[in-house]
Amino acid sequence: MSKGLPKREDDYSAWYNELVKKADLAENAAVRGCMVIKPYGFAIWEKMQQTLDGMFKQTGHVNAYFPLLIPKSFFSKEASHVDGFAKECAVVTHYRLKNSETGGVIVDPDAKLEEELIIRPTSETIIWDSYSRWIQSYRDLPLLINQWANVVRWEMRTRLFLRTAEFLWQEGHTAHATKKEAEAETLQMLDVYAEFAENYMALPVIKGMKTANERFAGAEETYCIEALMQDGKALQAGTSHFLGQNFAKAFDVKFANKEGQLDYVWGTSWGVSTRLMGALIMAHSDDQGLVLPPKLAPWQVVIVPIFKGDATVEPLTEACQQVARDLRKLGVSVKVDDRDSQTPGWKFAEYELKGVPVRIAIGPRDLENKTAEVARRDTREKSILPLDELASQIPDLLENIQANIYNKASAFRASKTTEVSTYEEFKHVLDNKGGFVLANWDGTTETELKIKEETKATIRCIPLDRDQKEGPCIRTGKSSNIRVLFAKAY
RNA sequence: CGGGGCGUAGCGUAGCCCGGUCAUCGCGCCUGGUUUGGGACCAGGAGGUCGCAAGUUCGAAUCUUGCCGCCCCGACCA
Repeated sequence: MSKGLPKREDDYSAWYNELVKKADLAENAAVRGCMVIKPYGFAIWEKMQQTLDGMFKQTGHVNAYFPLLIPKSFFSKEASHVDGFAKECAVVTHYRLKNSETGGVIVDPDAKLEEELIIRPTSETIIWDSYSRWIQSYRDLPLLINQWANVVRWEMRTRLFLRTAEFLWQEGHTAHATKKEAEAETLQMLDVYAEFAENYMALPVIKGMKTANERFAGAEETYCIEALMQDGKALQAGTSHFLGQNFAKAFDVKFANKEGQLDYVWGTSWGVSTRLMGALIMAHSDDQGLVLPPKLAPWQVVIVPIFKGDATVEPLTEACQQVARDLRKLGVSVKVDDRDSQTPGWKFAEYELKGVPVRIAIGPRDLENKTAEVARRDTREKSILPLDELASQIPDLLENIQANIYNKASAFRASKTTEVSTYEEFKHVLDNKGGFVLANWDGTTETELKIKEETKATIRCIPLDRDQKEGPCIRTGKSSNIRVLFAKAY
Protein backbone atom coordinates (compact mmCIF):
# COMPACT_ATOMS: atom_id res chain seq x y z
CA MET A 1 0.00 0.00 0.00
CA SER A 2 1.48 3.33 -1.02
CA LYS A 3 1.53 6.09 1.52
CA GLY A 4 -0.14 9.33 0.51
CA LEU A 5 -3.44 9.98 -1.17
CA PRO A 6 -3.78 11.18 -4.75
CA LYS A 7 -4.14 14.96 -4.81
CA ARG A 8 -7.67 16.28 -4.76
CA GLU A 9 -7.13 18.63 -7.68
CA ASP A 10 -5.44 16.03 -9.85
CA ASP A 11 -8.20 13.45 -9.77
CA TYR A 12 -11.12 13.98 -7.46
CA SER A 13 -12.58 10.50 -8.00
CA ALA A 14 -9.30 8.73 -7.33
CA TRP A 15 -8.78 10.88 -4.26
CA TYR A 16 -12.24 9.99 -2.98
CA ASN A 17 -11.92 6.26 -3.62
CA GLU A 18 -8.47 6.02 -2.05
CA LEU A 19 -9.56 8.05 0.93
CA VAL A 20 -12.53 5.80 1.60
CA LYS A 21 -10.28 2.77 1.53
CA LYS A 22 -7.27 4.14 3.37
CA ALA A 23 -9.29 5.75 6.13
CA ASP A 24 -10.75 2.29 6.68
CA LEU A 25 -14.32 3.33 5.98
CA ALA A 26 -15.47 0.83 3.36
CA GLU A 27 -14.50 -1.35 0.45
CA ASN A 28 -16.12 -3.07 -2.48
CA ALA A 29 -17.71 -6.39 -1.60
CA ALA A 30 -17.53 -9.65 -3.50
CA VAL A 31 -21.01 -8.89 -4.83
CA ARG A 32 -21.06 -6.47 -7.71
CA GLY A 33 -22.03 -2.96 -6.65
CA CYS A 34 -22.24 -3.84 -2.98
CA MET A 35 -20.18 -2.34 -0.21
CA VAL A 36 -18.62 -3.59 2.98
CA ILE A 37 -18.77 -0.88 5.63
CA LYS A 38 -15.78 -1.42 7.90
CA PRO A 39 -15.86 -0.85 11.67
CA TYR A 40 -14.45 2.67 11.56
CA GLY A 41 -16.84 3.74 8.80
CA PHE A 42 -19.72 2.11 10.59
CA ALA A 43 -18.86 3.90 13.82
CA ILE A 44 -19.43 7.21 12.02
CA TRP A 45 -22.69 5.94 10.56
CA GLU A 46 -23.80 4.82 14.04
CA LYS A 47 -23.20 8.34 15.33
CA MET A 48 -25.39 9.67 12.54
CA GLN A 49 -28.04 7.06 13.29
CA GLN A 50 -28.13 7.81 17.00
CA THR A 51 -28.40 11.53 16.42
CA LEU A 52 -31.10 11.28 13.78
CA ASP A 53 -33.00 8.69 15.76
CA GLY A 54 -33.05 11.04 18.74
CA MET A 55 -34.38 13.82 16.54
CA PHE A 56 -37.12 11.55 15.17
CA LYS A 57 -38.17 10.55 18.67
CA GLN A 58 -38.34 14.18 19.71
CA THR A 59 -40.75 14.84 16.88
CA GLY A 60 -42.98 12.01 18.04
CA HIS A 61 -41.87 9.16 15.81
CA VAL A 62 -41.37 5.54 16.79
CA ASN A 63 -39.37 2.75 15.15
CA ALA A 64 -40.71 -0.44 13.64
CA TYR A 65 -39.52 -3.01 11.14
CA PHE A 66 -41.14 -4.30 7.97
CA PRO A 67 -40.10 -7.19 5.68
CA LEU A 68 -37.27 -7.13 3.20
CA LEU A 69 -39.33 -9.03 0.62
CA ILE A 70 -42.33 -7.48 -1.05
CA PRO A 71 -44.85 -9.41 -3.17
CA LYS A 72 -44.62 -8.27 -6.76
CA SER A 73 -48.34 -7.49 -6.87
CA PHE A 74 -47.97 -4.85 -4.12
CA PHE A 75 -45.64 -3.01 -6.33
CA SER A 76 -48.01 -2.42 -9.17
CA LYS A 77 -50.75 -0.96 -7.00
CA GLU A 78 -49.44 2.57 -7.34
CA ALA A 79 -48.89 3.23 -11.04
CA SER A 80 -46.13 5.84 -11.03
CA HIS A 81 -44.33 4.01 -8.20
CA VAL A 82 -43.78 0.91 -10.39
CA ASP A 83 -42.61 3.04 -13.28
CA GLY A 84 -40.05 4.72 -11.07
CA PHE A 85 -38.50 1.58 -9.63
CA ALA A 86 -39.20 -1.19 -12.15
CA LYS A 87 -35.84 -0.84 -13.89
CA GLU A 88 -33.73 -1.43 -10.79
CA CYS A 89 -35.41 -4.21 -8.84
CA ALA A 90 -33.80 -7.43 -7.62
CA VAL A 91 -36.32 -10.25 -7.80
CA VAL A 92 -36.53 -13.48 -5.80
CA THR A 93 -38.00 -16.27 -7.90
CA HIS A 94 -37.07 -19.52 -6.08
CA TYR A 95 -36.77 -20.77 -2.53
CA ARG A 96 -34.48 -23.79 -2.76
CA LEU A 97 -31.16 -24.99 -4.13
CA LYS A 98 -30.07 -28.50 -4.93
CA ASN A 99 -26.90 -30.36 -5.84
CA SER A 100 -26.24 -30.47 -9.51
CA GLU A 101 -25.38 -33.74 -11.22
CA THR A 102 -22.35 -32.07 -12.77
CA GLY A 103 -21.15 -30.75 -9.40
CA GLY A 104 -21.90 -27.49 -7.66
CA VAL A 105 -25.29 -26.18 -6.67
CA ILE A 106 -28.19 -25.15 -8.86
CA VAL A 107 -31.51 -23.45 -8.28
CA ASP A 108 -34.13 -26.14 -7.90
CA PRO A 109 -36.54 -25.61 -10.81
CA ASP A 110 -39.28 -27.30 -8.77
CA ALA A 111 -38.99 -24.62 -6.10
CA LYS A 112 -40.35 -21.75 -8.13
CA LEU A 113 -42.37 -19.19 -6.21
CA GLU A 114 -45.95 -18.73 -7.30
CA GLU A 115 -45.55 -15.01 -6.91
CA GLU A 116 -42.12 -13.47 -7.24
CA LEU A 117 -40.83 -11.35 -4.38
CA ILE A 118 -39.11 -8.03 -4.83
CA ILE A 119 -36.23 -7.08 -2.56
CA ARG A 120 -37.42 -3.68 -1.31
CA PRO A 121 -36.00 -0.70 -3.17
CA THR A 122 -38.12 1.35 -0.69
CA SER A 123 -40.91 0.22 1.62
CA GLU A 124 -43.98 2.32 0.88
CA THR A 125 -45.96 -0.60 -0.50
CA ILE A 126 -45.35 -3.15 2.25
CA ILE A 127 -45.86 -0.50 4.91
CA TRP A 128 -49.08 0.87 3.45
CA ASP A 129 -50.36 -2.69 3.27
CA SER A 130 -49.93 -2.85 7.06
CA TYR A 131 -51.43 0.60 7.49
CA SER A 132 -54.59 -0.57 5.77
CA ARG A 133 -55.13 -2.92 8.69
CA TRP A 134 -53.90 -0.55 11.39
CA ILE A 135 -55.97 2.48 10.56
CA GLN A 136 -59.75 2.65 10.98
CA SER A 137 -60.45 5.84 12.87
CA TYR A 138 -59.14 9.36 13.19
CA ARG A 139 -58.13 8.15 16.67
CA ASP A 140 -55.46 5.95 15.00
CA LEU A 141 -53.90 9.02 13.44
CA PRO A 142 -51.38 10.40 13.03
CA LEU A 143 -49.31 7.27 12.60
CA LEU A 144 -45.67 8.28 12.81
CA ILE A 145 -43.32 5.40 12.05
CA ASN A 146 -39.70 5.14 11.04
CA GLN A 147 -37.61 2.15 10.13
CA TRP A 148 -33.87 1.64 9.90
CA ALA A 149 -33.24 -0.82 7.11
CA ASN A 150 -31.32 -1.82 4.04
CA VAL A 151 -32.71 -1.47 0.54
CA VAL A 152 -31.54 -2.72 -2.85
CA ARG A 153 -31.61 -0.76 -6.08
CA TRP A 154 -29.90 -2.50 -8.96
CA GLU A 155 -27.86 0.43 -10.23
CA MET A 156 -25.75 0.06 -13.34
CA ARG A 157 -22.84 2.08 -12.07
CA THR A 158 -21.93 2.32 -8.43
CA ARG A 159 -19.61 4.23 -6.14
CA LEU A 160 -18.77 3.61 -2.49
CA PHE A 161 -21.34 5.32 -0.25
CA LEU A 162 -22.71 7.55 -3.01
CA ARG A 163 -24.39 4.87 -5.04
CA THR A 164 -24.31 1.20 -4.12
CA ALA A 165 -26.64 -1.63 -5.08
CA GLU A 166 -27.50 -2.12 -1.42
CA PHE A 167 -27.50 0.71 1.05
CA LEU A 168 -28.53 1.42 4.62
CA TRP A 169 -31.02 4.12 5.36
CA GLN A 170 -33.91 5.24 7.45
CA GLU A 171 -37.33 5.66 5.96
CA GLY A 172 -40.13 7.43 7.78
CA HIS A 173 -43.69 6.67 6.74
CA THR A 174 -46.50 8.65 8.26
CA ALA A 175 -50.27 8.78 7.86
CA HIS A 176 -52.44 11.77 8.74
CA ALA A 177 -56.08 12.78 8.87
CA THR A 178 -55.66 15.97 6.90
CA LYS A 179 -53.74 17.23 3.94
CA LYS A 180 -52.51 20.19 5.95
CA GLU A 181 -51.10 17.97 8.67
CA ALA A 182 -49.30 15.74 6.18
CA GLU A 183 -47.82 18.74 4.42
CA ALA A 184 -46.64 20.12 7.75
CA GLU A 185 -45.02 16.76 8.55
CA THR A 186 -43.23 16.73 5.19
CA LEU A 187 -41.75 20.15 5.86
CA GLN A 188 -40.99 19.40 9.49
CA MET A 189 -38.86 16.41 8.52
CA LEU A 190 -37.12 18.44 5.85
CA ASP A 191 -36.19 20.85 8.63
CA VAL A 192 -34.96 17.99 10.81
CA TYR A 193 -32.68 16.85 7.99
CA ALA A 194 -31.40 20.36 7.36
CA GLU A 195 -30.70 20.83 11.05
CA PHE A 196 -28.86 17.53 11.21
CA ALA A 197 -26.78 18.35 8.15
CA GLU A 198 -25.83 21.81 9.37
CA ASN A 199 -25.41 21.25 13.10
CA TYR A 200 -23.90 17.80 13.13
CA MET A 201 -22.35 17.21 9.72
CA ALA A 202 -21.22 20.85 9.51
CA LEU A 203 -22.67 20.79 6.04
CA PRO A 204 -24.62 23.78 4.79
CA VAL A 205 -27.61 22.72 2.70
CA ILE A 206 -30.26 24.35 0.57
CA LYS A 207 -33.82 23.31 1.24
CA GLY A 208 -36.02 23.16 -1.79
CA MET A 209 -38.72 21.52 -3.81
CA LYS A 210 -38.02 19.11 -6.65
CA THR A 211 -39.42 19.70 -10.12
CA ALA A 212 -42.11 17.33 -11.40
CA ASN A 213 -39.44 15.53 -13.39
CA GLU A 214 -37.28 14.81 -10.36
CA ARG A 215 -40.15 13.96 -8.06
CA PHE A 216 -40.27 10.66 -6.13
CA ALA A 217 -42.30 8.00 -7.92
CA GLY A 218 -45.68 8.13 -6.21
CA ALA A 219 -45.32 11.51 -4.51
CA GLU A 220 -47.35 14.67 -5.07
CA GLU A 221 -44.45 16.82 -3.97
CA THR A 222 -40.82 16.05 -3.17
CA TYR A 223 -38.65 18.28 -1.01
CA CYS A 224 -34.92 17.89 -0.60
CA ILE A 225 -31.77 19.25 0.93
CA GLU A 226 -28.95 19.87 -1.52
CA ALA A 227 -25.29 20.15 -0.56
CA LEU A 228 -22.25 21.20 -2.56
CA MET A 229 -19.14 19.05 -2.72
CA GLN A 230 -15.58 20.34 -3.07
CA ASP A 231 -15.40 19.47 -6.76
CA GLY A 232 -18.34 21.77 -7.46
CA LYS A 233 -20.90 19.03 -7.90
CA ALA A 234 -24.16 18.91 -5.98
CA LEU A 235 -25.31 16.04 -3.81
CA GLN A 236 -28.87 15.39 -2.71
CA ALA A 237 -28.49 14.68 0.98
CA GLY A 238 -32.05 13.88 1.97
CA THR A 239 -35.61 13.86 0.70
CA SER A 240 -39.05 14.31 2.18
CA HIS A 241 -42.17 13.46 0.20
CA PHE A 242 -45.75 14.56 0.47
CA LEU A 243 -47.61 11.50 -0.86
CA GLY A 244 -51.09 12.99 -0.93
CA GLN A 245 -53.64 10.18 -0.86
CA ASN A 246 -51.83 8.15 -3.53
CA PHE A 247 -50.76 5.23 -1.39
CA ALA A 248 -53.92 5.36 0.74
CA LYS A 249 -55.94 4.90 -2.43
CA ALA A 250 -53.64 2.20 -3.78
CA PHE A 251 -53.84 0.19 -0.55
CA ASP A 252 -57.32 1.25 0.45
CA VAL A 253 -56.42 2.96 3.68
CA LYS A 254 -59.57 4.75 4.85
CA PHE A 255 -60.45 6.18 8.24
CA ALA A 256 -63.65 7.40 9.85
CA ASN A 257 -63.43 11.05 10.78
CA LYS A 258 -65.17 12.69 13.74
CA GLU A 259 -68.29 13.10 11.66
CA GLY A 260 -68.30 9.39 10.93
CA GLN A 261 -67.47 9.82 7.26
CA LEU A 262 -64.87 7.64 5.53
CA ASP A 263 -61.92 9.28 3.85
CA TYR A 264 -58.50 8.26 2.57
CA VAL A 265 -55.57 9.16 4.81
CA TRP A 266 -52.79 11.52 3.78
CA GLY A 267 -49.22 10.21 3.66
CA THR A 268 -45.61 11.27 3.82
CA SER A 269 -42.30 9.49 3.52
CA TRP A 270 -38.79 10.73 4.08
CA GLY A 271 -35.33 9.22 4.11
CA VAL A 272 -31.61 9.67 4.39
CA SER A 273 -29.04 7.00 3.62
CA THR A 274 -25.41 6.01 3.96
CA ARG A 275 -24.98 8.47 1.15
CA LEU A 276 -24.62 11.03 3.92
CA MET A 277 -21.27 9.38 4.58
CA GLY A 278 -20.24 10.25 1.06
CA ALA A 279 -21.38 13.82 1.60
CA LEU A 280 -19.44 14.07 4.84
CA ILE A 281 -16.27 12.77 3.21
CA MET A 282 -16.46 14.90 0.08
CA ALA A 283 -17.47 18.11 1.79
CA HIS A 284 -14.66 18.48 4.30
CA SER A 285 -11.72 16.21 3.60
CA ASP A 286 -8.32 17.28 2.26
CA ASP A 287 -5.15 15.76 0.80
CA GLN A 288 -4.19 14.42 4.23
CA GLY A 289 -7.45 12.51 4.54
CA LEU A 290 -10.74 12.72 6.29
CA VAL A 291 -11.80 15.76 8.31
CA LEU A 292 -14.58 14.80 10.70
CA PRO A 293 -16.80 17.24 12.54
CA PRO A 294 -16.31 16.58 16.27
CA LYS A 295 -20.00 15.82 16.76
CA LEU A 296 -19.77 12.78 14.49
CA ALA A 297 -16.20 11.63 15.11
CA PRO A 298 -15.95 8.18 16.75
CA TRP A 299 -12.90 9.50 18.62
CA GLN A 300 -12.86 13.23 19.17
CA VAL A 301 -9.36 13.13 20.61
CA VAL A 302 -6.48 10.72 20.14
CA ILE A 303 -3.58 10.75 22.55
CA VAL A 304 -0.15 9.56 21.40
CA PRO A 305 2.74 9.08 23.82
CA ILE A 306 6.23 9.64 22.45
CA PHE A 307 8.55 7.18 24.13
CA LYS A 308 12.29 7.70 24.55
CA GLY A 309 13.72 4.53 25.98
CA ASP A 310 12.09 1.99 28.26
CA ALA A 311 12.20 4.19 31.34
CA THR A 312 9.78 6.66 29.77
CA VAL A 313 7.12 4.13 28.81
CA GLU A 314 5.40 3.84 32.15
CA PRO A 315 5.26 7.52 33.19
CA LEU A 316 4.22 8.62 29.68
CA THR A 317 1.50 5.99 29.41
CA GLU A 318 0.17 7.03 32.80
CA ALA A 319 0.23 10.72 31.84
CA CYS A 320 -1.75 9.93 28.67
CA GLN A 321 -4.27 7.84 30.58
CA GLN A 322 -4.70 10.61 33.11
CA VAL A 323 -5.49 13.15 30.40
CA ALA A 324 -7.88 10.63 28.85
CA ARG A 325 -9.69 10.13 32.15
CA ASP A 326 -10.04 13.88 32.67
CA LEU A 327 -11.44 14.39 29.19
CA ARG A 328 -13.82 11.45 29.40
CA LYS A 329 -15.32 12.95 32.55
CA LEU A 330 -16.29 15.90 30.37
CA GLY A 331 -17.99 13.64 27.84
CA VAL A 332 -15.18 13.79 25.28
CA SER A 333 -14.52 10.50 23.47
CA VAL A 334 -10.83 9.68 23.63
CA LYS A 335 -8.54 7.01 22.26
CA VAL A 336 -5.08 6.48 23.72
CA ASP A 337 -2.75 4.82 21.23
CA ASP A 338 0.21 3.62 23.29
CA ARG A 339 1.24 0.80 20.97
CA ASP A 340 4.98 0.61 20.62
CA SER A 341 4.71 -1.29 17.36
CA GLN A 342 4.16 1.93 15.42
CA THR A 343 6.17 5.14 15.53
CA PRO A 344 4.60 8.46 16.50
CA GLY A 345 4.96 9.72 12.94
CA TRP A 346 3.04 6.75 11.63
CA LYS A 347 0.26 7.36 14.14
CA PHE A 348 0.07 11.06 13.32
CA ALA A 349 -0.42 10.28 9.65
CA GLU A 350 -2.88 7.50 10.42
CA TYR A 351 -5.17 9.60 12.62
CA GLU A 352 -5.09 12.47 10.16
CA LEU A 353 -6.20 10.02 7.49
CA LYS A 354 -9.02 8.96 9.79
CA GLY A 355 -10.04 12.55 10.49
CA VAL A 356 -9.74 12.57 14.29
CA PRO A 357 -10.43 16.23 15.18
CA VAL A 358 -7.79 16.67 17.90
CA ARG A 359 -4.49 14.93 18.52
CA ILE A 360 -2.57 15.25 21.75
CA ALA A 361 1.06 14.14 21.85
CA ILE A 362 2.96 13.78 25.11
CA GLY A 363 6.71 13.08 25.23
CA PRO A 364 9.45 13.27 27.89
CA ARG A 365 9.97 16.95 27.14
CA ASP A 366 6.31 17.59 27.88
CA LEU A 367 6.40 15.52 31.02
CA GLU A 368 9.24 17.69 32.26
CA ASN A 369 7.44 20.93 31.38
CA LYS A 370 3.97 19.62 32.30
CA THR A 371 2.73 20.35 28.77
CA ALA A 372 1.28 18.57 25.75
CA GLU A 373 1.30 19.20 22.03
CA VAL A 374 -2.23 19.75 20.77
CA ALA A 375 -2.86 19.52 17.02
CA ARG A 376 -6.20 20.26 15.38
CA ARG A 377 -7.10 18.33 12.26
CA ASP A 378 -9.09 21.02 10.45
CA THR A 379 -6.31 23.59 10.22
CA ARG A 380 -3.43 21.24 11.11
CA GLU A 381 -2.20 23.87 13.57
CA LYS A 382 -0.17 22.73 16.56
CA SER A 383 0.23 24.37 19.90
CA ILE A 384 1.76 23.57 23.27
CA LEU A 385 -0.64 23.66 26.21
CA PRO A 386 -0.08 23.10 29.94
CA LEU A 387 -1.38 19.66 30.98
CA ASP A 388 -3.68 21.11 33.61
CA GLU A 389 -5.40 23.33 31.05
CA LEU A 390 -6.31 20.54 28.65
CA ALA A 391 -9.57 19.67 30.37
CA SER A 392 -10.79 23.24 30.21
CA GLN A 393 -9.58 23.93 26.67
CA ILE A 394 -10.36 20.79 24.69
CA PRO A 395 -14.18 21.03 24.81
CA ASP A 396 -13.97 24.61 23.55
CA LEU A 397 -11.52 23.57 20.90
CA LEU A 398 -13.88 20.85 19.69
CA GLU A 399 -16.71 23.36 19.40
CA ASN A 400 -14.42 25.73 17.63
CA ILE A 401 -13.44 23.03 15.13
CA GLN A 402 -17.09 22.10 14.55
CA ALA A 403 -17.89 25.74 13.78
CA ASN A 404 -14.80 26.25 11.67
CA ILE A 405 -15.54 23.25 9.45
CA TYR A 406 -19.08 24.53 8.90
CA ASN A 407 -17.90 28.05 8.15
CA LYS A 408 -15.32 26.80 5.69
CA ALA A 409 -17.90 24.73 3.83
CA SER A 410 -20.30 27.63 3.92
CA ALA A 411 -17.76 30.07 2.50
CA PHE A 412 -16.87 27.56 -0.18
CA ARG A 413 -20.49 27.19 -1.18
CA ALA A 414 -20.96 30.95 -1.28
CA SER A 415 -17.94 31.28 -3.56
CA LYS A 416 -19.36 28.57 -5.83
CA THR A 417 -22.88 29.93 -6.10
CA THR A 418 -23.52 32.11 -9.12
CA GLU A 419 -26.60 33.95 -10.33
CA VAL A 420 -26.92 34.17 -14.09
CA SER A 421 -29.41 35.67 -16.50
CA THR A 422 -28.31 34.34 -19.90
CA TYR A 423 -27.72 30.86 -21.28
CA GLU A 424 -24.19 31.84 -22.39
CA GLU A 425 -23.30 32.88 -18.88
CA PHE A 426 -24.94 29.72 -17.55
CA LYS A 427 -22.85 27.43 -19.73
CA HIS A 428 -19.71 29.41 -19.05
CA VAL A 429 -20.13 29.09 -15.29
CA LEU A 430 -20.85 25.37 -15.49
CA ASP A 431 -17.80 24.71 -17.64
CA ASN A 432 -15.33 26.89 -15.79
CA LYS A 433 -16.43 27.29 -12.23
CA GLY A 434 -19.00 24.61 -11.42
CA GLY A 435 -21.08 24.82 -8.30
CA PHE A 436 -24.63 26.03 -7.87
CA VAL A 437 -26.11 28.25 -10.53
CA LEU A 438 -29.28 30.21 -9.86
CA ALA A 439 -31.28 31.00 -12.96
CA ASN A 440 -34.82 31.47 -14.17
CA TRP A 441 -36.64 28.57 -15.77
CA ASP A 442 -39.92 28.55 -17.65
CA GLY A 443 -41.34 25.72 -15.55
CA THR A 444 -41.64 23.09 -18.28
CA THR A 445 -40.14 19.61 -18.18
CA GLU A 446 -39.28 20.02 -21.84
CA THR A 447 -36.93 22.91 -21.15
CA GLU A 448 -35.49 21.20 -18.10
CA LEU A 449 -34.58 18.13 -20.18
CA LYS A 450 -33.11 20.24 -22.98
CA ILE A 451 -30.85 22.01 -20.55
CA LYS A 452 -29.81 18.70 -19.03
CA GLU A 453 -29.00 17.29 -22.43
CA GLU A 454 -27.04 20.35 -23.52
CA THR A 455 -25.13 21.02 -20.31
CA LYS A 456 -25.47 17.94 -18.04
CA ALA A 457 -26.77 20.27 -15.36
CA THR A 458 -30.02 19.41 -13.62
CA ILE A 459 -32.42 21.42 -11.55
CA ARG A 460 -31.46 20.48 -8.02
CA CYS A 461 -34.41 22.26 -6.50
CA ILE A 462 -36.63 25.27 -6.35
CA PRO A 463 -35.18 26.83 -3.19
CA LEU A 464 -37.65 27.50 -0.38
CA ASP A 465 -35.80 30.26 1.38
CA ARG A 466 -34.96 32.48 -1.54
CA ASP A 467 -37.00 35.20 -3.16
CA GLN A 468 -38.35 34.25 -6.53
CA LYS A 469 -37.29 36.78 -9.14
CA GLU A 470 -39.15 37.67 -12.30
CA GLY A 471 -37.09 37.28 -15.47
CA PRO A 472 -36.76 35.46 -18.78
CA CYS A 473 -36.08 31.71 -18.80
CA ILE A 474 -32.38 31.25 -19.59
CA ARG A 475 -33.08 28.64 -22.26
CA THR A 476 -36.33 29.72 -23.94
CA GLY A 477 -36.52 33.39 -22.97
CA LYS A 478 -40.13 32.96 -21.91
CA SER A 479 -41.16 35.11 -19.01
CA SER A 480 -40.67 33.21 -15.77
CA ASN A 481 -40.97 33.82 -12.09
CA ILE A 482 -39.34 30.56 -11.06
CA ARG A 483 -35.76 30.93 -10.01
CA VAL A 484 -34.16 27.53 -9.57
CA LEU A 485 -30.90 26.00 -8.46
CA PHE A 486 -28.97 24.24 -11.20
CA ALA A 487 -25.86 22.10 -10.83
CA LYS A 488 -24.11 19.09 -12.13
CA ALA A 489 -24.88 16.44 -9.58
CA TYR A 490 -23.88 13.08 -8.19
C1' C B 1 -26.37 -3.09 -23.43
C1' G B 2 -22.50 0.19 -26.52
C1' G B 3 -17.02 2.06 -26.30
C1' G B 4 -12.10 1.43 -23.88
C1' G B 5 -8.76 -1.17 -20.43
C1' C B 6 -7.10 -4.96 -17.17
C1' G B 7 -6.41 -10.02 -14.70
C1' U B 8 1.12 -12.20 -12.04
C1' A B 9 1.92 -13.47 -3.42
C1' G B 10 -2.66 -10.18 1.23
C1' C B 11 -2.30 -5.22 -1.66
C1' G B 12 0.10 -2.50 -5.65
C1' U B 13 3.16 -3.94 -9.75
C1' A B 14 7.67 -5.38 -13.73
C1' G B 15 8.13 -8.91 -17.47
C1' C B 16 4.34 -10.15 -22.64
C1' C B 17 5.70 -6.90 -28.84
C1' C B 18 10.80 -10.38 -29.62
C1' G B 19 8.68 -18.07 -26.11
C1' G B 20 14.18 -20.71 -23.12
C1' U B 21 18.06 -19.24 -15.20
C1' C B 22 11.56 -14.73 -15.42
C1' A B 23 8.71 -15.49 -11.92
C1' U B 24 10.58 -8.72 -10.68
C1' C B 25 10.20 -4.88 -7.29
C1' G B 26 7.64 -2.01 -3.37
C1' C B 27 4.23 -2.24 0.68
C1' G B 28 2.31 -5.58 4.16
C1' C B 29 3.24 -10.24 7.13
C1' C B 30 6.63 -13.50 10.58
C1' U B 31 11.45 -13.85 13.81
C1' G B 32 15.46 -11.28 16.36
C1' G B 33 17.73 -6.73 17.59
C1' U B 34 18.23 -1.41 17.72
C1' U B 35 14.48 2.47 17.81
C1' U B 36 10.18 6.04 18.77
C1' G B 37 9.01 14.72 18.81
C1' G B 38 5.81 13.69 11.31
C1' G B 39 4.41 7.30 7.76
C1' A B 40 12.02 4.04 11.64
C1' C B 41 16.43 0.95 10.57
C1' C B 42 19.40 -3.65 10.18
C1' A B 43 19.57 -8.97 9.62
C1' G B 44 16.92 -13.29 8.54
C1' G B 45 12.25 -15.65 6.82
C1' A B 46 7.34 -17.29 4.93
C1' G B 47 4.14 -16.57 0.95
C1' G B 48 2.70 -17.94 -6.37
C1' U B 49 -1.99 -23.63 -9.99
C1' C B 50 1.23 -16.00 -13.63
C1' G B 51 -7.88 -15.58 -14.02
C1' C B 52 -9.85 -20.63 -16.26
C1' A B 53 -9.74 -24.14 -20.33
C1' A B 54 -8.08 -25.95 -24.85
C1' G B 55 -4.40 -25.44 -28.67
C1' U B 56 0.66 -24.39 -31.10
C1' U B 57 5.73 -25.84 -29.44
C1' C B 58 11.16 -29.79 -27.34
C1' G B 59 9.64 -25.69 -24.07
C1' A B 60 4.15 -20.88 -22.71
C1' A B 61 3.15 -15.63 -17.66
C1' U B 62 4.71 -14.51 -22.91
C1' C B 63 1.73 -16.84 -29.17
C1' U B 64 -3.70 -18.59 -30.84
C1' U B 65 -8.89 -19.55 -29.67
C1' G B 66 -12.87 -19.81 -26.31
C1' C B 67 -14.74 -18.84 -21.60
C1' C B 68 -14.88 -16.24 -16.70
C1' G B 69 -14.13 -12.01 -13.70
C1' C B 70 -13.07 -6.93 -12.65
C1' C B 71 -12.36 -1.59 -13.60
C1' C B 72 -13.19 3.01 -16.35
C1' C B 73 -16.42 6.07 -19.89
C1' G B 74 -21.91 6.34 -21.53
C1' A B 75 -27.48 5.09 -20.95
C1' C B 76 -30.24 4.38 -15.41
C1' C B 77 -30.26 6.58 -10.45
C1' A B 78 -30.65 8.34 -3.34
